[in-house]
Amino acid sequence: MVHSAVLPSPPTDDIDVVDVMHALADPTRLTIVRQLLEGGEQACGGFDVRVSASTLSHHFKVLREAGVIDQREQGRHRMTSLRSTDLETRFPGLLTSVFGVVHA
Amino acid sequence: MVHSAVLPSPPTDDIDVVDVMHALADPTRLTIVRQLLEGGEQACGGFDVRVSASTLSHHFKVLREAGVIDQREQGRHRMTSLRSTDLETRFPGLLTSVFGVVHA
DNA sequence: CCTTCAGTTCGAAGATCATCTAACTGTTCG
DNA sequence: CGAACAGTTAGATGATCTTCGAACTGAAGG
Repeated sequence: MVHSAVLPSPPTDDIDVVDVMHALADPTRLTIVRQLLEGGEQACGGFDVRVSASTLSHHFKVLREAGVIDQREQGRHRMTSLRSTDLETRFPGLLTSVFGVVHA
Repeated sequence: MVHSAVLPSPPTDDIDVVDVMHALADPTRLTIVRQLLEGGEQACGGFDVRVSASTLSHHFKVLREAGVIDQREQGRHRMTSLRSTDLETRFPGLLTSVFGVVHA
């Protein structure tokens, strides 16, 4: 059975501004998002952050439940990507203003 | 003595993204900023929020120290204003994307 | 099959946070 | 002066957050 189970993340219209602000109010999570902006989809191990695996997993959950990232299973890896388009729809220009880069 | 003591708030270039995100990651503070965007400078008592005066004071401190608002003493009142221009300089488009309004 | 690997879940510890009441400071006005 | 007013500060409380190590799950590979 090929299950491409998408982990729970809110639909675009339900992305809440408080949740997004909270998700971005942490240096580690900000680093994660910045690396996703620069490098695109990555596996958990591909991030250059100095926290334990369990802490990193916690941060992914916060970002995912806020609607900032998406995660999909792929074999032994869990691929993480930024919901750039959805964020651009819900809060146009947010990524650009916060990270100083143009949304890809 | 006419003291127009400006309460401590960081210079524009030192406004930190984590502090700003954290400042905006609270419903009450978000309401405060929204009301400042709509109504301009206001005294503390002019805000329509359902928290005690001391809690409101706490939220102003968080917003001020993050660089989101400015406060100046005027007689018996403390006037609060949004640092729209500084925020626009530091994070262009942020207010617009978060609040869905054009920066005045 | 059994080991390794990628990542999560489960407590737990310590820090930070939002909120309140009570007491305080400083200003205005009668 | 003395009372009323605007807002802050202090201290406490309960909730939430970040972090970790240890144990777990599920997939890949020898």
